[in-house]
Amino acid sequence: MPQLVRQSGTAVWAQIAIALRAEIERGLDEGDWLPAEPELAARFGVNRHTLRRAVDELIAEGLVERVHGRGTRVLSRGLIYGIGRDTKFTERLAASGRTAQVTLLARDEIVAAGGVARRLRMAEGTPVLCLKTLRGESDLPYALTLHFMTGAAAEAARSYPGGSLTRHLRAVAGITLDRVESLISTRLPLPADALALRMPRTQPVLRIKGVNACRECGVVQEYVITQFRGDRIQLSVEDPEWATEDQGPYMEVRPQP
Amino acid sequence: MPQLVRQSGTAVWAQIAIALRAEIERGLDEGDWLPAEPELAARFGVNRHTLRRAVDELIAEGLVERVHGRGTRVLSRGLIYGIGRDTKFTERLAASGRTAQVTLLARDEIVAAGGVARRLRMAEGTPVLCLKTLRGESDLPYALTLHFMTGAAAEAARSYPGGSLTRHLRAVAGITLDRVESLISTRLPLPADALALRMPRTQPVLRIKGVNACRECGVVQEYVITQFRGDRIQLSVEDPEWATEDQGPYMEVRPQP
DNA sequence: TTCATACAGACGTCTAGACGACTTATGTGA
DNA sequence: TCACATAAGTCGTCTAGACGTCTGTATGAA
Repeated sequence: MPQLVRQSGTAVWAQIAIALRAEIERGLDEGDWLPAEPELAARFGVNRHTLRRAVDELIAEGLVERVHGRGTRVLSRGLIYGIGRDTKFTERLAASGRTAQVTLLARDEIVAAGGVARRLRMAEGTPVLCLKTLRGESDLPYALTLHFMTGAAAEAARSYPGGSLTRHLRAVAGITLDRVESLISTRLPLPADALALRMPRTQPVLRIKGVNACRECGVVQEYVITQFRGDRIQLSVEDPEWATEDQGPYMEVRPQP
Repeated sequence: MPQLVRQSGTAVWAQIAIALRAEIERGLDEGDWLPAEPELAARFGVNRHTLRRAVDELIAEGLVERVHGRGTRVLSRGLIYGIGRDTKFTERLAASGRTAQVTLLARDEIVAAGGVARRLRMAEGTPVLCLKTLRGESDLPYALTLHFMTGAAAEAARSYPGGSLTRHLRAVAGITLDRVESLISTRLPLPADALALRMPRTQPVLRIKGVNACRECGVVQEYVITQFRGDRIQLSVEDPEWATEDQGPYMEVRPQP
């Protein structure tokens, strides 16, 4: 691998970032480790600090992540998540040959207020069950979800031990939830959420607020707020099939003179 | 201002970031300049590099921004934590009594490749028209869009001068485009895009890739990549009506013991 | 075999100094 | 008065070195 030919006008770290990005996209797979910082610094003929500045950039793009004491690892290119009627996260992933884990982080009884009450079509002060779950695959968290549940769904969720929530609700109460409405926004995560998702605080999350109704009785029984890691998830509306790989800085257009 | 009392277990830069954040929130207004880096470094009794690392953190939070040659400035709070307006796409603005401006930034002929060719259902190498537009309201940009067009839409867009693209296409070619598919993701903006949107690089954008087909003939004629300022926009799927104000750190749940 | 320890290697942080690039204010000359 | 050159101040980048913290592995003792 040749040394970098420095161009004036562009910071060295920026040139190294470009070189590294190309190298990663060409030759490295998800999960691969980059060479160690001292080695890369030597290869590019720069100080380790300068190299770190370049890697900082790739981290900011969500391309790689640093793991203290181990190294720098190439991240997954991401997952396409379709927004539609169907709310089955685990089964959807399984269908695409991936194994999803759902971990129950917290279960709590609260009273509905503001947005929660409105979305669940109930009076403020009504008690609702609140679950907090973490979804991911093979130890890589994708999403952090807050579930506000009422009615039969809440009853059934009181015994939910983790794993597929869809399956549990079906098994225990014989109900299925369908997505009625979704609202999508983005933001930087709260520190605690970034920690749970094991992502840098500087990477945005996609936040989907969804209202789910019971298919059998038609009553709204769940309001979910899901935060997806922005660097691992894309949301597809309508037709998930066509969603493909393309990522990275999108095509640039030269302005007309 | 007292020197920092260093606590072991927390990086010095993190402690300085906390101190600075408190100081800014207590005593500084939007637009105020922070003391210069050497001065702050001296005040906290650390090297300038360490101080910069702390300021990097505040920048990542969107609290301040650095201006080369001038200093570090406190950003507008409203801009960062401002309430996103529910707006599906631009035309909805007019419906709600607001005036949206569309500025044509660039027009270019390119050849379709990769994702563009696939979304437009055409062979790679086929020429397409590419427009870059900036949408906003009264000088506040909120979306940057790249349009890849073909067929009659492209023909009509060659004379597009800015303003409502929908109206232009209808007037010139008598066609209307309908959204067929959407793919939503989030990311931090490219520097150039952040500049165009006049937002900090550290605030995420919502990126929507959309495929539009001609209503009259049913043929896909446009592929758009729109980047919305994440702090000004929420996307609604299905039922926009229920989208409301609630924002801010979403409800926190205390973990069960 | 099992467990605890030591060690090497990786990233994390901090310091120190130098110089470049950009902005603004100042002062000088026409 | 105006235009321009200059200087000072600010952030931006790069180098160099040191040491801390964390992880995985190898080693040795029980």
